[in-house]
Amino acid sequence: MTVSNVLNDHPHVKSSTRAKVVKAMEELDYRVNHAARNLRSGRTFTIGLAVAEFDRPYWGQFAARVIEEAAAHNLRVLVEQTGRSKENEISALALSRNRMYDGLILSTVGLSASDANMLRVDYPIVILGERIFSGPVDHVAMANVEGAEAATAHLIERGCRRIAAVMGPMGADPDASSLRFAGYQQALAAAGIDTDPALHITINEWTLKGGHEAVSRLVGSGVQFDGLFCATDTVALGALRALHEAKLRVPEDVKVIGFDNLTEGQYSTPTLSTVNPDSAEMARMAVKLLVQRISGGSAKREPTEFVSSVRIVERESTAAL
Amino acid sequence: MTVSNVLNDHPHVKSSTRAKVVKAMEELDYRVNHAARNLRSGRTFTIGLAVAEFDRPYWGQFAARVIEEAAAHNLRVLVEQTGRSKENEISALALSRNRMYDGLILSTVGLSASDANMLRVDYPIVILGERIFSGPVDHVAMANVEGAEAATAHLIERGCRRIAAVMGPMGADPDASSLRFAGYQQALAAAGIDTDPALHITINEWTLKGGHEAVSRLVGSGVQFDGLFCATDTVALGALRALHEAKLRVPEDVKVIGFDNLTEGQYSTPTLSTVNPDSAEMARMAVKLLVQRISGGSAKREPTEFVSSVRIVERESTAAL
DNA sequence: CTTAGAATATTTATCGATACAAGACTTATG
DNA sequence: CATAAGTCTTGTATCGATAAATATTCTAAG
Repeated sequence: MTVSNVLNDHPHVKSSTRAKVVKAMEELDYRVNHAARNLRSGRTFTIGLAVAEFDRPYWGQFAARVIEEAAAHNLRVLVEQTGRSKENEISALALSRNRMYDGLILSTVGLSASDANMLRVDYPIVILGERIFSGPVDHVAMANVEGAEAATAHLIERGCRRIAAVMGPMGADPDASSLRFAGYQQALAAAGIDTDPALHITINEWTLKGGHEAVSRLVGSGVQFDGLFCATDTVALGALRALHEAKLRVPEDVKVIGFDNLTEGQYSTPTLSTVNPDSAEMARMAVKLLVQRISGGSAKREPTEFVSSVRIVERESTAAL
Repeated sequence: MTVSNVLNDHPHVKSSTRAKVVKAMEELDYRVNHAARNLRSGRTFTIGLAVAEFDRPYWGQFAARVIEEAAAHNLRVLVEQTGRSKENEISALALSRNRMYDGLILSTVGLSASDANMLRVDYPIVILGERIFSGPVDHVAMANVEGAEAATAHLIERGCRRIAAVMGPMGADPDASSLRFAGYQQALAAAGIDTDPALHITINEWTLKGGHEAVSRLVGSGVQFDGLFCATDTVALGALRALHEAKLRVPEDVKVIGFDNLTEGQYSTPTLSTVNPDSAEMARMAVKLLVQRISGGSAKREPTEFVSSVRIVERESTAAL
């Protein structure tokens, strides 16, 4: 017990006793057993982070920030890859219920509004994504509609009139794709430009490959376009490559804008204009909200929704001619 | 106890009993408490992965593969970011000693040969990096020298004679930088080309920014060069941008090759030639070795060193004219 | 109908840290 | 010197799953 008091900086331990304990711990190479501590204290000092795929620059950068923020709160991060399947997202929730971690930051792609009741759980949880769930859950979201609208408006302002949108599949629930697509349409409507379904491209993966293939197909189809709003920077970088292969010049023939403000876009040729959603702030807020829930205890507060601000970053791919 | 038997698929449980238990578990919404299980069983079914930075494409892709492989063995992955500091690498080791996880995959950059005794630990551990430690520890490494030699030889074969090397700082111990640099020099020597110290560039960070700044400086210095061997693909992508800004054409004026075979290099302009170290295989092997150590128990085997094979991937940045 | 032997179920002790409470020791004060 | 109030130390029970041993039920052969 005295050892435990020393370990936990209990106030009433004589310094001579403390010294003796510390000395003995060193001699014996003593290490606390976390399993025992977790069992007794009911806390694990570990939070979960469940995202679809780890090997995407966006999520990698996001995870790095979450790990840093968590470390600042003395929390470790356990990583789950859900691979954008509903089952895995539910299983991440179940793990959390198993008390493997004190709380969970969950990025939802597979779960839909009809699964909202899955989230009615009594342990700390923060959802990354749109506020499609009515449960008493904190959310950290992007201003998808506003960002997409600003991006599209930026293309229009630069003179584009036939702007293609490269988006992911859109479900019945509002997901990032449909919200960004809505922003795109709002901007077109505000400028009085007709939308042309031939310019709406759906890809399955928000990857370099996805962007490349989609734009190659678009070019091959013969449909004319002078602007490209891509779902993410990664998609846009794949698109840039496809345009280069098609001998279309950016920004002279086609202007391109992405979404996410990845570092990669600062060094591509041409450099990539984008929407900066301030994901560092999102990571900080997600951890902060989770920590509040974890330590909050009785002081329950209403579920919060944090929406990160967006800002257009102009680079070469949308430069004025 | 019967519940425990059901949970663990103990062979002698009557199916009617099992059914009753399962029913009761559902009614009560029972969840196992991992802390208790860990305490009693002495296992956590979690492994640690400690790498320098998570928000680098190479490590992000590597981590994703480790997570997948671990999942196949019913293991979860706890991620540590060491930020390439010695203290954090040691602290990752300490956590492992705390039995927070069953084993640890540790990428060393800060630890040097003089710290080898830190690795003389009695729990499962796999080191990513060069075999600079003599302790009884499994290693998973890249064929850095061979890869660098092949890359440089490829540039020579394509006609380059003044090849610059963009490497990281080299310590006294063999690290990735010094090994790749050694390979570079071997290739030059084999071709009878003199080395010119003006062509040896050191950068602090293996990042886009690092590569961009270094090559901008090189171009600004007026030193002539017709080939560029970069420490990593990320560095090379930064270099490509710097060359573009300097109006140097790739591959006409300068040929460029990287190391890692990141997906990004397939979609850059121009696409990037590289050394493929098969890091998927490395991830698979690291988990496999660790699992062997964890479950091996008495059947101790000698420390293994796995060196992944390397293969040159030719793309536009080193295309013959 | 017995009874060996297997199949199934249950009891007990335990992993190691810590909450809680009680005990021991100090010091201050009248 | 007695007592209170504080400071420091230690006993005991407990978190929940499970290893090991023990107890019970079942099956099949004689």
